Formats: sequence, structure tokens, C-alpha cells
Amino acid sequence: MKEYLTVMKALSDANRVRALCALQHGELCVCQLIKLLKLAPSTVSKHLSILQQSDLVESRKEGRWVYYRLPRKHGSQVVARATKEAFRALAGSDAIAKDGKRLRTIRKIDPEELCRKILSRS
Amino acid sequence: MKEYLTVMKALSDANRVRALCALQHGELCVCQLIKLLKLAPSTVSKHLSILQQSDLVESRKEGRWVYYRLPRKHGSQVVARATKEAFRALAGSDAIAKDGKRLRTIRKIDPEELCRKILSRS
DNA sequence: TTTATATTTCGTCAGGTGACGAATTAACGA
DNA sequence: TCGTTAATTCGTCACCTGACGAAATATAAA
Repeated sequence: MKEYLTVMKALSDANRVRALCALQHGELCVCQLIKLLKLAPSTVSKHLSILQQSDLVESRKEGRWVYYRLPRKHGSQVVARATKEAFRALAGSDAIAKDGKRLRTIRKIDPEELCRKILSRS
Repeated sequence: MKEYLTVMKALSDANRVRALCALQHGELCVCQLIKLLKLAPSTVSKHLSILQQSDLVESRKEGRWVYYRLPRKHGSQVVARATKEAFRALAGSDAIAKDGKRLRTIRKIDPEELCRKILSRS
């Protein structure tokens, strides 16, 4: 019950779900997600930590950057199924489609340059 | 996106999930759910209204009693899948198992008598 | 070593949520 | 018709949540 509720709560926020869906296309560093979600760095970091504590995502550190990604292998069926269903339910979502489009643009920008632009959110 | 989040939020509360699972065994009137959850009538009513607004349950009125049940036919795939997954995830839950046991006792009590006992919650 | 920077943690604030009891509504029964 | 009663709605309160900026942390670069 506890695990189920933790996962449901993690998936009850639009910004967290958007972040999760964005990771379908491959791992992203925090600054890319900040750009995508247009939220303060501290807010994005908090959302990612909630996703991570639910085992919905995992992270790896590379120098100054922290990359988040979907787990290679899900430890829990509950998490695996919830993730799958989130993707299925939102496959036709307009908001998620827009994010996907914007993400392709964001990925093209050199990470160095991207991060320097965090303060001027756009 | 909106529908998905509504359903996820509805399933993010332990008492609502317990109520939903209880309905697996057939329809229940509000007073039976009050007995099961051991919450104030107004609280249970609120929870049921949230479940209903998410299309996770439906209700029918019979005299003074209102019966809640799982939808005969789910209008939405998102709701159907989320319900199925909730049952699957919680099939082995200790709390849900206990509820199932208590429910068998509650069902044996005459509804008339049961409702008269609402104030003395036990 | 010192500075710059990517991320996280902390403190705070507004708004949302779940709990309750009291008041209200709807329908049966005397 | 008038009470009784099942359920809901309303008002309130404590707590949780998501947002932010400032401060702390960690790592690369100068």
C-alpha cells in the first residue's frame, strides 16, 4: 500500500509527469529540464527528488552535471506498470507533445550554453 | 492530461483506495463504508464524491440509502486501467485483506441496524 | 587556491487537502 | 403533516504541497 501511494502521489503533479515523459526520449540533465518546465532550479530539483524517491527515475552525476533517466530495469512491478500507463495515457496529450517538440530544440543547444541561460528563463 | 491527473489524485489517498477496493466485492451503501473506514460520515461522503467525479465509482439512490459501486462499463481506458492496476498492486496488501475480512462481517449486519450504529463507531 | 557554476538544501509563503462537527437536504414512517 | 434518519454540504482547522529566493555544496576552470 505504501509503495503504491508513493507512486500515485508522485504521478499526481503535472510538472513531474511532464519531466517523466520527457525522459522517454533519453536522459536529460537538470538544466535541460529547467528549460523545459520553466520553473526555478530549486523547484525542479525537488520534483526530481520526489520522482527518484519513488524509483520512477534514477540519476547519475557527471562532473557538475546531474543526468536523470528512466531506470534501466525496474525493481518494482508497481513502478513499471505505473510508468507504462502514464506514457500510454498521455501519448495523445497536447501538453506532452509540445514538450517533445520543445525538447528537440533544447537538445540541440550545447549544454554549456544552455546552463548559462538558466537565469533568463524562456 | 487533466483526466489522468484527476484519477491519479483520486488514487493518492489511502482511504479512497480502501473504499475502491472494498467495492470489488459488490456495491455498498455509505453507512457500510463509514463502518469500514471508521471516519466521519461527512469525510466518507467527500471521499466518495471525489471517486465519483473521477469516474472511478458510480452511485444509485434507493430510498434513504445511496449505494456506490464500480462502474458497470468504464467510459475511459485511463480509468479502467488505473482501477485494474490499483487492484493488482494492492492484491497482496495487508490493509486491504483486513478490510475484506471486516467487510464480510459488516455485510452480515442488517443495514437498518448498521446505520443506527453510525454514531458509535467501532 | 580562488572563482565560477550546476545542483541541492533550507526557509518561507500561499494555496490545497483531509479531518471533524453543525447545518442542510431528501425520503421514509408515524 | 411532522418527526426521524441517511447522506451531503458548509465552515473550520491543522497539516501538506508546490512555488520561490537565498544559502550551502560540489566540481570544473582560471
